[in-house]
Amino acid sequence: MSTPGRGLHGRVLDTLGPAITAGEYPPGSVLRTDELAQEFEVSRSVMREAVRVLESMHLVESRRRVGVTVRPKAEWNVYDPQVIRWRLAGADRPHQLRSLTVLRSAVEPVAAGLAARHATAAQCAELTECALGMVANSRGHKLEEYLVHDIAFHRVVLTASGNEMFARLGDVVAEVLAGRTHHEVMFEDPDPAAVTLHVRVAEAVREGDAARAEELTRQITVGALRELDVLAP
Amino acid sequence: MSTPGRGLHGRVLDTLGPAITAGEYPPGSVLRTDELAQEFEVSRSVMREAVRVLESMHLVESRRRVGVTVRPKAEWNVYDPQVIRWRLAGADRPHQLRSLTVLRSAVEPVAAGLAARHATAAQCAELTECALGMVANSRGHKLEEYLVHDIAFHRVVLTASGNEMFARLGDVVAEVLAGRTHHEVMFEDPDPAAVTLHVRVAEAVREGDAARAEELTRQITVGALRELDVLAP
DNA sequence: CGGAGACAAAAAGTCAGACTTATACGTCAC
DNA sequence: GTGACGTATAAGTCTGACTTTTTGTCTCCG
Repeated sequence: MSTPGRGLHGRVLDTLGPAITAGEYPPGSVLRTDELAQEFEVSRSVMREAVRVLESMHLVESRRRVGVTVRPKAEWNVYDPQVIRWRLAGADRPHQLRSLTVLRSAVEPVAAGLAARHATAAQCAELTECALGMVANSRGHKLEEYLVHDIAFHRVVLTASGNEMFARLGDVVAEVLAGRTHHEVMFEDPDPAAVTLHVRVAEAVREGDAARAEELTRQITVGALRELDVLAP
Repeated sequence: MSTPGRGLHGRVLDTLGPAITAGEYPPGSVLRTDELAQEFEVSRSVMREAVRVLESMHLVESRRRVGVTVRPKAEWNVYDPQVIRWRLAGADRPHQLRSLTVLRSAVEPVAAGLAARHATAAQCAELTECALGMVANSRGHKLEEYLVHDIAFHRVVLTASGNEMFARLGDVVAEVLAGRTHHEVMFEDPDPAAVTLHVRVAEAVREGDAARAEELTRQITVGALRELDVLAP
């Protein structure tokens, strides 16, 4: 997924980013560019570029005569897909997963309601196709195939909402869904009720019934939250 | 607000960022690092750092033998506060303002519901204080004072929700509210009904009534959306 | 003893130039 | 037309020297 290691500075970020978000360097701790450059065996130019990127994510702050200080967690750009990926790969993965699921529960119902109003014919067709794909793979341990359609479904809903802010959450939702299937052990087939809900959302959107699309999607997200409560109490 | 021009590369970004987000360089257009460096009269090192930051925002993509190409709008990290600020300062400000308000309408009610469950005593007190401040400045063209309390109110709600993703939207909401007061000409005093709603939200949160807090906040955001429809049909 | 001002060190910031590497594109043979 | 090959191009990397800002400290005077 994404673009791992596009250049030397990217390689550095792939190590330094996760280390910071994992709390390996606690907030307030100070790094020196030169030392880091030596440590990673890259030139200062490369390390400076890496630091600039971390700075743009508000993970660190670079000040003269002081060094590169790690900012408190509350200031991080937690919507940056890269940051999200780093944190999901780290120790506070469960906490992060919960935060994102709550965000989903707020956004997706509204997005579905908007999708019911704004979706094009092509998007409606795609949505139906995704739902059918979910049904087709809902039994017999075909979790991977199911996941692909599940992700596609939610991505289409978010895109069809016509709101760019919602649309850009597609990657986040994909990450959450993938995480649920892969990390939290999910041996069993998906909940049949959830599958049915997806089919009905596709129907509601196709029929332009915003209120129903919203309510049904709310039920989906409520289910996701409940599932989280069961797994991580 | 924030940190304008923290270093030379920051100065470059303050010009280049708005230019790109404003569509001055249409998606697909190619920039050359060396030319830009000359144009801005900075060294290549500085320009490279600026490009790295733009790249981390997914505004551009840097490829060998090609140059720095502007990515399509749909791929931008639209949640990056810097990007939001740039876009709000540009031509598609109305469109951006609408997107953000819709996002608010999805997030804030849920956040208020959570706040009713999780808010500390101190946060409840702060919330009440903000609401009172809004009431006190709701008449007599004291728009600036009103705005300060309005922003603080919504920020406290988002923070008190206990969800870090919601909390980080405080800046966005602040930007939207400030924009409404400053840009969209707002000569008149705020809608008394809206003021009352804020007071009642504070009450509901204090009493731990999640459903009421959510519903009341929904009314606030619906009002914001309606207001937007009136101003920009 | 305490505060104001001067000094020095430290770390980031900036620049210039040389070199390396990947790759798009044109050319030529088949 | 298609394939292999060579070349020009622009980004990527490294190095070393220099500048600038900031902070801690030291001194000196009240």
